[in-house]
Amino acid sequence: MLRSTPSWLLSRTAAIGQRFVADALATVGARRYHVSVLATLDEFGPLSQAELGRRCGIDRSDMVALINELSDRGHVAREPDTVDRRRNVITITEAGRSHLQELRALVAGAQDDILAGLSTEERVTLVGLLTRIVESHPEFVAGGWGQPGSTRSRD
Amino acid sequence: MLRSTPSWLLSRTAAIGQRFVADALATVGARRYHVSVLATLDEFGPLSQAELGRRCGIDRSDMVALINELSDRGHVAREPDTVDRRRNVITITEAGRSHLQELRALVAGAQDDILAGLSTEERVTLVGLLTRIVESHPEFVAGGWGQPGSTRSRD
DNA sequence: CGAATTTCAGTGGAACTGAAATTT
DNA sequence: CAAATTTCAGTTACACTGAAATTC
Repeated sequence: MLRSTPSWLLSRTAAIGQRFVADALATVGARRYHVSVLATLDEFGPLSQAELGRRCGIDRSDMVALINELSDRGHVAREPDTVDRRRNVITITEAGRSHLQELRALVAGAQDDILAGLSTEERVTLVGLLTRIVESHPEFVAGGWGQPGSTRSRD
Repeated sequence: MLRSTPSWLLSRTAAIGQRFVADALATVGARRYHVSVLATLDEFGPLSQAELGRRCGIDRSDMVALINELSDRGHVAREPDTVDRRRNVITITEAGRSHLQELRALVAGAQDDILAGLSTEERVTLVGLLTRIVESHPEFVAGGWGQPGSTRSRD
């Protein structure tokens, strides 16, 4: 049966996962890209928009709108780079950092809902197997966390 | 790390899976919906477009275009239902049936590529765990095989 | 009448492309 | 000059909506 193929199961479970995560984040008006960008800034420090886009797998164009949102909310600061004046330097603010903590908790809670049917041991096994699949296909490892699936064909 | 969350891993592996399947099907000019529709007709016999849509999780509108394609290629026949003249009866043709065999083989081959890094035993374990996740969230079980993820929010 | 089916035209969100303006 | 960055306007693929025409 086609419905028991790994690819179908992965699509279904991924959809379930995205729904739980998106719903959890929506309770505070956030989306996955917000987590992606804030977590990357938190981990690597201030970055240009282009570099942020590369690390998160977010298009340069979409990054403009995303940083608009995040800076309107005071979660990041956008300032011209004094060294290379083509660039903006994006920095996470203190408010952004504490918001990120909240988002991380929401994401973690969603993981628990997704895997509600599995034991702790089984969850570890699952994560291990999925990690191996991802690692066995390095050609698909493009970007960061938000990584929307990049369904589009590469010509 | 966010990149090791189950939801992220599921998204990545699902994207990998969809890419392999889509690429394999593309070699013969087919898409996942084609497999879905042909397999459903093969399994359940002739159906109306609306019923096909329900079973495959494909929108009534998209089904029109899809049946146009499949009947242009001679893989299905679209005939008015003599009993209920609102309906079309969609029937898989002999050419459609043999085409479906080819598509099934392509899909199966793609599964093998996706799981290349796992042993036979591990593949069984993975399918079992994913199945349990899907079954533990019956609220997400909407449709058939092509099931594009239904990412849209339900209002 | 209401409800179901097929069909088409159009909407909406999201990823992506092209190009202009600026700077290196 | 070529190349990189930011920005905006527009495109594309795709799921979905609305409504008309027909039939039950």
